[in-house]
Amino acid sequence: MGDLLTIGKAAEQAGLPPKTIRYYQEVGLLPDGQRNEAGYRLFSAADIRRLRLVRRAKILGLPLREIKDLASLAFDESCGAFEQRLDELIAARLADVERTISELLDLQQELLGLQETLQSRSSCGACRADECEACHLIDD
Amino acid sequence: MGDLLTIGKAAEQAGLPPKTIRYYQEVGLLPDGQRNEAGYRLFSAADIRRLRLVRRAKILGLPLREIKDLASLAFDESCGAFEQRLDELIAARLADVERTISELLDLQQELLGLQETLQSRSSCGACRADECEACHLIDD
DNA sequence: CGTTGACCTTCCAGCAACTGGAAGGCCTAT
DNA sequence: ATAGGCCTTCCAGTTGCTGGAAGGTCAACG
Repeated sequence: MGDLLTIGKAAEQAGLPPKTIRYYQEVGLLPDGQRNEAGYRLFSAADIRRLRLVRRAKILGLPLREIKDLASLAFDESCGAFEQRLDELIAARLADVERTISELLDLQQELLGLQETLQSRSSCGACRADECEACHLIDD
Repeated sequence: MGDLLTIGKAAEQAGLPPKTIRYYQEVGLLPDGQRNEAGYRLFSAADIRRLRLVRRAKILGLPLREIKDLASLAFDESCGAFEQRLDELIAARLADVERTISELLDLQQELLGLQETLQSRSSCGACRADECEACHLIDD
């Protein structure tokens, strides 16, 4: 329970690079914790859990500012509040993911169409694409 | 043919904000062109076409550095070279889009699973999520 | 002729979320 | 004692803009 890790081990446990952990501490995602007499940061098991929560929360696509709030809910407030917020966030993220998927499907169609156009016509090969009548791909 | 536009009109024609056009010029996507005696930038029809190509090329998900190369192909090299490169880029982008879509589908499943877990169990509501045995969503 | 308002110029700062590197302290092993 | 591997801080750079300040220009209106 009382075994504290230096940043390298903590990074390994949390699945994040040391630099990122320092950065997270700097911006308040993780509270400034203990140091040993040499000034080395020391991380508790709770710190590691918090870092892992942060890492996992990134699948929700949140900016760090909001992940910070979420971590506060989990670590400083009640389990109920955390779950409610998490539920909202998951719903929002799902909507977002769906929208993105359909945008990508549209893009895919557009690219396929472009690819076909490109292959089904013969390039003059001699002009600059800028000037070629046939090379209207530019404005398309 | 000889009618040149100031940046505001050019921006309108190209579908890009003036600031962005200045930025593109700064980073070399558009060559530094003419100025009037007051120092105002002036844009030709070819400039507008080039800006439009740049804007369109963003659906290929390229960094500006590569869009710059692509624009050079279209405007300074032959139509054939441009089309070949375009073909490669479209293929690469298609692969990328497909990969992203399938990642998002996976993510969607994961979120749906999480949502279900969250709703199918009763929260104790009293503890902090950090400590609650049941609230293992954190590490999941 | 003056002045208002819209336009243009340059330069500087900041966004998000890190990442890389320099310069230096600490700790262990050989 | 010295080599290496870890740790510290601070500063700069990434990508593609975007916002704002301070100031020049231009057309129109009174």
